[in-house]
Amino acid sequence: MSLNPLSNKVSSSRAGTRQRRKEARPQELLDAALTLFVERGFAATRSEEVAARAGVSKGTLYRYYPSKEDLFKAVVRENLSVHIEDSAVQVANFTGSSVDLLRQVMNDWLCEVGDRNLGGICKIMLAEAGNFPELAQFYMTEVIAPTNDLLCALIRRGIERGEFREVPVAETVTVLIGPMLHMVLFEHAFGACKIQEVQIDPASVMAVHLDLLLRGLLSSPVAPTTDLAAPSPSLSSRS
Amino acid sequence: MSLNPLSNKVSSSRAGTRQRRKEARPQELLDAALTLFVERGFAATRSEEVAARAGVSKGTLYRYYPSKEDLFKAVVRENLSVHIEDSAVQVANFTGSSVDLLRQVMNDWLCEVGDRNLGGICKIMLAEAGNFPELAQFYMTEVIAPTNDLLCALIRRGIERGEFREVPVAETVTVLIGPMLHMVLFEHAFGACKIQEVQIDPASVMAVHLDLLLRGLLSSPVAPTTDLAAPSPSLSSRS
Amino acid sequence: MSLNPLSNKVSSSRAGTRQRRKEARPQELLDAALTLFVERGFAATRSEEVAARAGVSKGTLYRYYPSKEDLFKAVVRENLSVHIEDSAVQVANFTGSSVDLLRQVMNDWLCEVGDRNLGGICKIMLAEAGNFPELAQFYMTEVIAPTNDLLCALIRRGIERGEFREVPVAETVTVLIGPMLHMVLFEHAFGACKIQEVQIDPASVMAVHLDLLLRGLLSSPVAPTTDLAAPSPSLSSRS
Amino acid sequence: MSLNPLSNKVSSSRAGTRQRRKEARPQELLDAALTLFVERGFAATRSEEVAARAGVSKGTLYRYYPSKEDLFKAVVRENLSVHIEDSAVQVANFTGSSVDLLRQVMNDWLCEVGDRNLGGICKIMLAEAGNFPELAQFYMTEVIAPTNDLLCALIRRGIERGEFREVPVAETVTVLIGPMLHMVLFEHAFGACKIQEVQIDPASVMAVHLDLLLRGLLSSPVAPTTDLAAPSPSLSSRS
DNA sequence: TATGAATGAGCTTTCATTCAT
DNA sequence: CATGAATGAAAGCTCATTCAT
Repeated sequence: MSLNPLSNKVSSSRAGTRQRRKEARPQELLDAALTLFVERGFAATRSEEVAARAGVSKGTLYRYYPSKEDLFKAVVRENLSVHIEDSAVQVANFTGSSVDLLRQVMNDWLCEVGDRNLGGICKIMLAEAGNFPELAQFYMTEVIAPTNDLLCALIRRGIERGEFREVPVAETVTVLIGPMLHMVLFEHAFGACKIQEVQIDPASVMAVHLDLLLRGLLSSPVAPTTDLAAPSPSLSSRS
Repeated sequence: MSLNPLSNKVSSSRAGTRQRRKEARPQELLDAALTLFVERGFAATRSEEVAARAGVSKGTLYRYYPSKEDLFKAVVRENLSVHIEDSAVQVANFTGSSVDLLRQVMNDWLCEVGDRNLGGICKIMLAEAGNFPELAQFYMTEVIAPTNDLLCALIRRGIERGEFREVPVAETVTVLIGPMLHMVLFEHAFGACKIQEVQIDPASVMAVHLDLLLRGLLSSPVAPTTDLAAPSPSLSSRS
Repeated sequence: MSLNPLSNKVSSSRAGTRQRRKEARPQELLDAALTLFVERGFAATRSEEVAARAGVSKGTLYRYYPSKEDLFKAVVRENLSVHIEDSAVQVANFTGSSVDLLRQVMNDWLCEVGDRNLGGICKIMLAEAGNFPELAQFYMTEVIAPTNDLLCALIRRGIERGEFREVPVAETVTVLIGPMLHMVLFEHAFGACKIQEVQIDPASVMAVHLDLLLRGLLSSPVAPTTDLAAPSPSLSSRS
Repeated sequence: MSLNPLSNKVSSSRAGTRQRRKEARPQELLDAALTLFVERGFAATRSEEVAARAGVSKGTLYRYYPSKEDLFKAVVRENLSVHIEDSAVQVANFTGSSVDLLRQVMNDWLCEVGDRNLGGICKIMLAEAGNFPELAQFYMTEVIAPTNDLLCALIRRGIERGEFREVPVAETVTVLIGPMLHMVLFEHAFGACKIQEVQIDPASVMAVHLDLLLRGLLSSPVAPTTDLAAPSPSLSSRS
């Protein structure tokens, strides 16, 4: 289930050097690119560095991916699109309870994404979408929309089977994604800043997130507490 | 409540243009910088453009802020630090129910951040923290840690007053922030991509987020009182 | 009458270095560019070399001319467009015989163009028009069409005043230009190849060209030598 | 009479593809090279494209022609040298009037050169001679000098036979070539620019050129129009 | 012999920062 | 103080040529 059994510098076995490399090239380049894009962002990653990390020259990189944008798209397709499709199938075929399904999907996502790299891609896109509209559109179509569809289907399944309350689906999905994103982005952006007071342990956050969420979703035997969500008068009483 | 009473190009009225301008300079530069940083990111914003937008020359900008990083820090201090302190005071002095307080804090955050700009700063930092460690550290100290403290205090208050269950505080705060961040980042990054299936209405997401969260937080002897969180009647009027 | 009283490296006199340079910059850059474009062609001229020859850095060149194409256009405007307009005025105001006018215009052209440089621009355009369509269009509009108009007007004047035979105007102009172009291009392209058998002396070619041309143009009391221009039957009788 | 019975991609018919191709290789490469050189120029033509157009790989091209310059030389030899020799023989053996001979030679040249391609080579050489001195020298020796000799011989023949006036031979040849070159270069360089006012019809220009030229050349029963070619006084009277 | 993967120098253009005026 | 001319290190991308297979 892990995404990255990718060793970092070649690996293979068979025949003569040249041949061996040739076959592995695209994957090696993609790995190098993933690592650097995640680390530095799209704009700040230099093509030459990607090439160097894959152990080839600039020219070779451009033989395989004719522009930095193409390279990025390939990275996204290779690393994200694939898994989204997998998950979609999983959801479609699942036969157990929706709670279990939700748990599983979220866990998988965290594993995959946490596996060193993929979270960084989310970061990149959020960061650079504005400056690279074509990339933004691509990512929207290739990643965001399918993911959203997937989760909406899941929530809807729960509602239809009477396992969840009748919550507004789209909004719930947004809420559901939020904390996952938060963890991942935070780790990628500030993982290096050692301030323990703010350190986060993904696993326990996940647990709390699921706990809170499920309490909210489950056909509530939940307690009343009268006016709970009413716009408190004091709200606007700020200066 | 709005954050930006900042007119965009000058503003005042009184005496000698030169003099007036000189006093207003720093603020005008900060405003220009905020706008551009948010729009393009830190690295992609050119100093010259900031200067031009503020109606001065490059040289002048460098006189006030001796480097782009310094400028950025000033923007953060001026626009974020201030509001965090305000909120901290608010929390400390609040006398009502913790639910109300939470609601208010979150609403305020959304307003401020949504007020056109501040969400963009979160975006920038996530994006560029890796490439500008000093900025990351600064932001961590100046914004993230205080915000975290603030919310932890709030949750703790709820627990201590017996209003919330005994949830793990730090993790809950992470969960609480997630969807807010999600909305804000998403809007900034993909607001331009017109794919309606994925469009989000911040207000309704907020409502659902609060509803789910509060159901999860409230000291549930989990007594099954139906209508629990009905903010608007219509919300729960599904089943 | 000379076009290039341009000394090659600055020259002026007045005030402080920085100031002095600033005013002269555009002209210095244009001179450097003209020289190099003529010598190497458009594509083969490196921006950096232009800058170096003008005694500035790459960046400075781009401050004045935001792209190599812009630089080229400026060179054309500064060096060719100007003279074409002058000549047009000259033709319009001339009061003498059309023969004299023709002689004068051609002589002037040869002087200007021969003055070391301008012929090279013709060469460049012929060479690179195919690869730089925008430049081609620009040159066509800015140089070729006006020149053509100018000469057509001249020939037409001669015909209307009964000085020239009723020759087809456009075609005659093409013929008229041909040898001038030939000399100029040849000098620029093969001037360096020392093969004397093919060496050309512009002045004497000019004389012969004019002699032949005028004999052809003058209202010929010419003996009709029967079939002169008729496609001789023998033409197709090639083996 | 056409120069290019060269089909564009293969052509023949007989036996084993591999074998057949191998024999045809050099010619196919030369054809591809001619087309591309003419279209883009020497420097701007990429070896790979030549190879691709000939249906082989880059490596193969380099096997036949060890450098781009060698390839170019081969193109010139194959396409120009040959025809010049033909014409030389023709001139030497001709028995008719020099006028007819001149007409025929010029017509042939226009046909050959106009036949899609060869004019482009003139263009290339004029354009790139400066940057590729060795090529320039080669072209001078291989094409220009022989052509010049050929035409000088022709003019001299006319004079010796009393058909032409005693014009200066070399200069006359230069004049004679000029308009031909003009047409050809112009077509190649600006054929794409659609500005009709400047459009040229080679055939009619040719006719006018010949008409004017022959009137100039023929032992003039020409009206003595006094001082015709004398430097008109007004000439130097420009400011 | 044919292939095409690999190289790397080289090109245009950008931009934070400096500093003479 | 303010200006904006000048700098020069990068960055993305291209292409002639080589050479292992």
